[in-house]
Amino acid sequence: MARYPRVDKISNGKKTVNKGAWSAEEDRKLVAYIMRYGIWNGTHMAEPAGLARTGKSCRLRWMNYLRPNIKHVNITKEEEEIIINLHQVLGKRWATIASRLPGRTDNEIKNYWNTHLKKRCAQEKLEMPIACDVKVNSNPNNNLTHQNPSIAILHPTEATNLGSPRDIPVGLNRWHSRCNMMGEDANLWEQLHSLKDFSAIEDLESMCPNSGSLLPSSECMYSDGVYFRDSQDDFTIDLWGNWS
DNA sequence: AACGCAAACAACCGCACCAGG
DNA sequence: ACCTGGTGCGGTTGTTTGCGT
Repeated sequence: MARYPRVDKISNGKKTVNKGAWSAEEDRKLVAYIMRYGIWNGTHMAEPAGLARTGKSCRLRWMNYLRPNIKHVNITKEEEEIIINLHQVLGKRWATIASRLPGRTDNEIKNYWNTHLKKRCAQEKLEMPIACDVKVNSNPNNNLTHQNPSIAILHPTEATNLGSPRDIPVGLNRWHSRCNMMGEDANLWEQLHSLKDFSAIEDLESMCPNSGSLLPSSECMYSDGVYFRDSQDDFTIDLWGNWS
């Protein structure tokens, strides 16, 4: 969507920088410069490229629009599904989501989410019953497994319920210590990533296109502990990793 | 035809992180 | 250990377009 360029004076009055929409001429200059010299220094590329822009603006324009392999076509249904599924698992980590969609940028996905998908998903979520997000794959007869349970995400569309560290039924002793170390607001996904026995990461690729439930029979409740049920047994663990 | 409003989206802004000095 | 500059990321803004009245 076109925007008219505008020119802002920098505070000392000596230099002016263009803001707003990029003209075709500016695009041409930027592309020509990058093709010739590469992006060796994003901050200082504007001046040698002959552009009255900030380096940051140049970088953004390049990354979001001019870069080769950027798709300038509408997001497909398949891509939309992937975005929805990944958003439910990753949250607003647009750059990570974009990395799984070749030719799409974080900015594009963010905009698409905010304008097309946010309302729709909010509505669908209201209609969806609260269900279990994670499953402890443990054998109650195996003490080692008890101490170090591994987890698998059941269904991507439900993973957003993993809102707080209190919701995580995994290796709770370790979890507890990690929370102390990283702070309560530490990002869930990074923490899950950091758990060596978190087994769901590798499944992400396969489960995103077809968000099927892996283990539909299990359940859990969140309070000061977590209750699990699988095909073989019921058990609970509290926030300090005590099993019963 | 004119107006108002919402949607769409490019671009900007501020903050956090990281690497090098 | 601290400082500084560069980069990346997510949130927000500003402008155009499209549609309904």
